Amino acid sequence: MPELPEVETSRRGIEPWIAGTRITRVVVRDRRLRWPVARGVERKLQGRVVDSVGRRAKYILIRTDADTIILHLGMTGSVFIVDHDAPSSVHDHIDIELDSGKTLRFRDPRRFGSFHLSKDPLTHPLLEKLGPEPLGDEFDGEYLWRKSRGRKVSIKQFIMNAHVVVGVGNIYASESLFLAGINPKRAAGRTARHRYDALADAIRDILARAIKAGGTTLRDFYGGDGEPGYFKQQLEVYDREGEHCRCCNTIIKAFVQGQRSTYYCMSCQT
DNA sequence: CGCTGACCCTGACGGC
DNA sequence: TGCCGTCAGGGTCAGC
Repeated sequence: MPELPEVETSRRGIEPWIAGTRITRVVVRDRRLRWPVARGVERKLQGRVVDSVGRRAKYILIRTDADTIILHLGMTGSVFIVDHDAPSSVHDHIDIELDSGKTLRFRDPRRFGSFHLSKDPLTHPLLEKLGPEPLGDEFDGEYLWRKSRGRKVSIKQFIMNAHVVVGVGNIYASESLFLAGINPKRAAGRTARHRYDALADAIRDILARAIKAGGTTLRDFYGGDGEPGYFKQQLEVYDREGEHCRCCNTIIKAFVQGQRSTYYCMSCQT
């Protein structure tokens, strides 16, 4: 479900509701996430004050005056604000009750998401080896080109690898390759420097525009404010198999790469 | 180290 | 209407 723009939209949606509030109680209804939720997180978080809500890659970082919550939404996770007495449904696994009378709720039907506590989140094993942020200063065509030398994987799988660059999921990988005019099957190590310049620009552009639109809602994504994302209307290839390319009218094709669907225009992308 | 494929889990949807 | 197969925006891990 959520790629970087959806995670960022979620972060922005919840931050105003929880920053500066005190956690009065934490309820974990189901500990069976991607990794089991550790025993004792309820006790560690009770009474803590939330400082801020940040993000690294697709992880939401809820910083308190003690531990930081490292939250991942997986494929189907979402976070939203409800009143204390709001009834929960089957997939509402974690509630963080606040002294404001509101509750931060984590819902995740497929339970691919995760929930950890850490004093120093950036050195947590899940985060420490991640590649640069695509919207940050270290990320550019030069970086991608250098990193790709000698790599035989397809360029699409290459940019979806979080050790290369974070936050580029299946939708925006297809979209940015379209925008840069690169065939997704091309080997990463056999792609020229100037193409990586175009690709880095495309990734930044796509992600920034998607954040501006509040993310992409394909079926069930809603930001912290309950609004869907509107970027779907701007998708050029993703989920458009059999439709016409808006640029050249060629039929959009789909195929599978690394067990994920890739969409592209064989005439615009070479 | 790099790459591939299995796997984790539930729900929605299309075909029959 | 109901059953069944397929697919889904995430990522880790074992094995080669």
